[in-house]
Amino acid sequence: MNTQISQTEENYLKAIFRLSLSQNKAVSTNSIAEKLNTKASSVTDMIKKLSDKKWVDYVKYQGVFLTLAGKKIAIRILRKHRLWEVFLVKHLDFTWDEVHEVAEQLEHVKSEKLTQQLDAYLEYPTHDPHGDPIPDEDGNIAHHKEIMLSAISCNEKCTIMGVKDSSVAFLKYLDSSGIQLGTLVEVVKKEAFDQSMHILFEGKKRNISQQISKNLFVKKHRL
Amino acid sequence: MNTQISQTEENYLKAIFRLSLSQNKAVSTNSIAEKLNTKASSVTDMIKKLSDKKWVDYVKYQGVFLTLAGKKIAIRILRKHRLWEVFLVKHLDFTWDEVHEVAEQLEHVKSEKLTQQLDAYLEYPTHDPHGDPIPDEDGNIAHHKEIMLSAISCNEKCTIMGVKDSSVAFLKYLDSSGIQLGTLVEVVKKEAFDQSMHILFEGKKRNISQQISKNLFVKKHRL
DNA sequence: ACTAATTTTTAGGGTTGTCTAAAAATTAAT
DNA sequence: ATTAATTTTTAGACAACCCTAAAAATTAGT
Ligand SMILES: [Mn+2]
Ligand SMILES: [Mn+2]
Ligand SMILES: [Mn+2]
Ligand SMILES: [Mn+2]
Repeated sequence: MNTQISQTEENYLKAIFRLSLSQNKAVSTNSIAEKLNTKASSVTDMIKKLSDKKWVDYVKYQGVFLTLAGKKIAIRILRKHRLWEVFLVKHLDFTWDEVHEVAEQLEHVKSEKLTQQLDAYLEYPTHDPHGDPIPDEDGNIAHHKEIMLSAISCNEKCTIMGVKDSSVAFLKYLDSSGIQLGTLVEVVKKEAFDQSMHILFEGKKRNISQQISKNLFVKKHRL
Repeated sequence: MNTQISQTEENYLKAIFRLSLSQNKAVSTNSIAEKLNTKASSVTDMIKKLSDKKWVDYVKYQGVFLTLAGKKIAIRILRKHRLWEVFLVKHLDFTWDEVHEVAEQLEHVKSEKLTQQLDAYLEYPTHDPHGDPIPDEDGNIAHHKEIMLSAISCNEKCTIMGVKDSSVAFLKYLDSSGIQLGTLVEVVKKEAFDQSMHILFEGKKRNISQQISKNLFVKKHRL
C-alpha cells in the first residue's frame, strides 16, 4: 500500500477544506473541479482514492466531507502555505500578490522540522499577508468572523483585516488604491443604486464598487 | 509539446551533471540508476526523453553527455539546492546532516525571484554547509580543486574545506569526532599497513581510516 | 408528477515514470 | 578469436492523474 501522500492529494484535501469552510453541506464535485482547474471526472477519480485512504467520507452523487484525518492534513498544508507566504513577504521582499504561486509549491515540502523552525523563525505569526489566519502546530485556527466592508453603515469606521479574493488582479487594484491591511477606513456614503461606497482613508476619498467592498474583511471600531 | 520540466527530469539532469564532473567520459546508464536509486531500464527510458528535449547527447549503449542547455538546467538546480542548504543551517537551525533531504525537495520550487532573493538574503554565499561551491546566477562554479586529506604527507598541516561523501552517517561520524569545516588538521603519522592516519587537531589526537581521509577535502597550508 | 436542465459518474484512453524479465550489444577473459 | 560476463535496451505491464464523450442520477421548473 502507498503510505506516502502525493502533492495532488494534498491539493485536493486543501481545496475541499477551504470549500467546506464557507458552508455546512457536503462539498460538491463541481466546486472542487472549478477550484482546482480540472474536470469533474478527474475529481470523481481522485475522490475515490481519498475515500479509500479514509481522508474523505464520500457518498456517490452526494459530494464529500473531510474526515478528521483528512482535515488534519488539509490544515497542515494550509499552515505551511501561509507560513511560507509570511516568509516571502517578510524576508524575501515579495509583494502580497506574488506569494501565492510560490507558496503553492513550498507548501508541499515535507519536513516537520522545517515547518516548526520556520514558524519559530517568523516569530509565530498569526496571519498571512492576506489577513488569513495561520493554524498553529496543533491545527487550531483563529476563526476569523470578521465582517465585510460592504456591511458597514454610513459614518462607521473600521480597519481592513483581510481580503476574501486574493487574486493578483484584486491585490494589485488595492495596491494602486493605497488600501492595505491595517488601513483605517470610514464609510462616508453608500449609493443605493449600485451599492458602491464612498470611503475615506488616510485623508483620501474614493468610490469603490460593491465587488470591492464585498471582498474586504474589516473589523468595526467600537464606539 | 510539453515545455515544462518535471522534478524527475531535474533530478536526472542534476545526477548526470554530478557524475560527469568526476570523469571526462560519457555518463553510463548504470551509474545514473545507482545514483537515483532506480533501475537501468527506467534510466534508458528517461534518457530518451531528455535526448528528445535536447538536454543530453545520447548514443545507444554509449551513455550520455549533457548539452549546454542541459548543463544550464542542472547547474540551476544545484544552485538552488545549495542555497537552500545554507538557509536551513544558517537560519533554521538544521545540522549539516539534516539539510540534504529537505533541499532535495526545495530545489524544485520554480521561481526566479525566489532564488535571487534567497541568494541576496543569505549574502551571496560561495559554499554550502558541506563545502561544495554554489554556482552564481550566471552558472559559474568555483571549481574546487582541493585535495583529499589522504594525500597530505606527514607533518603537513591543512584545513578541512569540504566533504566528498555527504551521507548522514559520515557527517554524524565527523560530528562525533569534532571535525568540521575550517578545522585545522596536522598529519602526525601514516600507517603503511592500512593507510590510516594519526592526526592532530584542536589539541586532540585521533586515528582515522583511509575511508575517512579519502572523503575530506583539505587546503594545504603554505610553508 | 413529469420533463428539462444540471450535476456526477462511468467508459475508454493518453501521458509520465516506474518495474521485471528477456533480448541485444558491449566489454572482459581466456 | 571465441566465449563468458556485464551493461544496456526492449517488451510488456502497472500506478497515478488527467482528459472527452456518453450514461446515470439528482435537482429544478412547470
Ligand atoms: Mn499546492
Ligand atoms: Mn494567503
Ligand atoms: Mn530533488
Ligand atoms: Mn550540500
